[in-house]
Amino acid sequence: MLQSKLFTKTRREAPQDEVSKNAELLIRAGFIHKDMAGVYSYLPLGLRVIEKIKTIIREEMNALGGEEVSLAALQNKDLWEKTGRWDDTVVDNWFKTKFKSDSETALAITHEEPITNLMRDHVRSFRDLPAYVYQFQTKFRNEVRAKSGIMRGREFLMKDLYSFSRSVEEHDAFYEKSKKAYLNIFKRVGLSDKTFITFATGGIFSKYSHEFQTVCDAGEDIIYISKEKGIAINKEILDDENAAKDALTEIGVTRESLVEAKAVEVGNIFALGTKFSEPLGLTFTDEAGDAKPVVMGCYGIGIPRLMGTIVEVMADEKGLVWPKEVTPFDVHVIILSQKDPQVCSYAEDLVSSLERSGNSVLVDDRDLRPGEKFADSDLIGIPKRIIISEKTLQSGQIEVKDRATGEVSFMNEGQL
RNA sequence: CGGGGCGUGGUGUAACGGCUAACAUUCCUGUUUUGGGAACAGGCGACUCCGGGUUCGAAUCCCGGCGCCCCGACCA
Repeated sequence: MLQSKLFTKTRREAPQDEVSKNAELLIRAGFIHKDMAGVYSYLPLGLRVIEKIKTIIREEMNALGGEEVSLAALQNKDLWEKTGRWDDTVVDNWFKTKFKSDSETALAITHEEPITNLMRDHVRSFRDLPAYVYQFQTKFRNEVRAKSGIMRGREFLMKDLYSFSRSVEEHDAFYEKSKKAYLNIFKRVGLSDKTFITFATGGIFSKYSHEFQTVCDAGEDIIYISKEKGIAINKEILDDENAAKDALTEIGVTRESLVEAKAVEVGNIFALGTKFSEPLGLTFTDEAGDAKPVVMGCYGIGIPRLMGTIVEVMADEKGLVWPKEVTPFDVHVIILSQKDPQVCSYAEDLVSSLERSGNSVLVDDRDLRPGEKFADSDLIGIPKRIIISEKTLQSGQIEVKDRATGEVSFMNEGQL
């Protein structure tokens, strides 16, 4: 992609109404646009990152046996009344609205009710289970206060998977598998050394839920990490004396050995039991011919929040720094003497050869001074930068600079 | 929802109740320049968030609204 064709511009300064590092940098670099508090639009560069993240998650969900769907955003009130969650005193962050007929609807805050209802059409027998269904869908939450840039929006894309199992045992086995898949995801997006499985409060059907918390100053949660076990406990558990005792025993650590840290909840998995299947009537017939409620679980990842966390953790004073798995482009080729036809044709050849070998390339072909191009390149944060000028052309070497480390190396095309 | 801060060209800032709302940057024209946001010259761009009020006179003071940020509470 030619940078001269990219409609987005970089800017030197962040708007004064953004304080969070992720939003400041993403806006300055032209990845996102803010529409309202907690509402952001994604521009070409930002969308590419979102799509990369989705691809990683999709691969991991498919590997778990997940089947992708896309559920509606508009919600059927009747369904939510059956579970009691339509009531504003139960769930206070709905965006409710009405049809022309004056009957009520709302934008989905989550999708347990509609997915459970949907599965009733398809699950009859024990032979139909287990089933694992997921989607990437926008959630709408009327938060009293949006904050932290893209990390806590009122409208945000979420990957939510729902598991449908025949028994608690079958559910538990999948739940454990999902933990591994989640850890894989966070490893692949470059956050593994800072992300911990964290014990959090559960619900009626389980003692704990599990969060995936990434250590980061921009986080809203406080977690206590056991370095030797590689596991953390959310402060909300430790605040309750009995729960704290249980959790510490279960993990096998002492309170004193834990290290406090601020962290971002980048993922959450939750046993739902029959909380939704019972009121909504999702049952199956088992081997003995008896009707039983399906045992469910849900597994969420907020995509923009994950993207924001990557920015917060990796960025430096010069700008964004993308891990190679989520970068909008693999290589940033910067042409310095863009008026020199020899340099240009050399660049063209190099770019097409890079693309042929599977790299996505952003080419800075703009007629600007070098300093400005370097500054923009630092801001955008593509991991590898190749500089092409008369100088490199003469030397016959390709100059590659690593965005994260700043290391410069020279190589020939074969090595590249 | 409680508390605090703020709203001025696209962006970042300035302006005692008083001249044509200033400066930087972006953008446009031209000359020049090309390995870390160059220089010079010229130019475009604002109903100072909205609505009232006080005043001879309001970006500035007062009232109301809307919006934004931060702290807290909240966050299946």
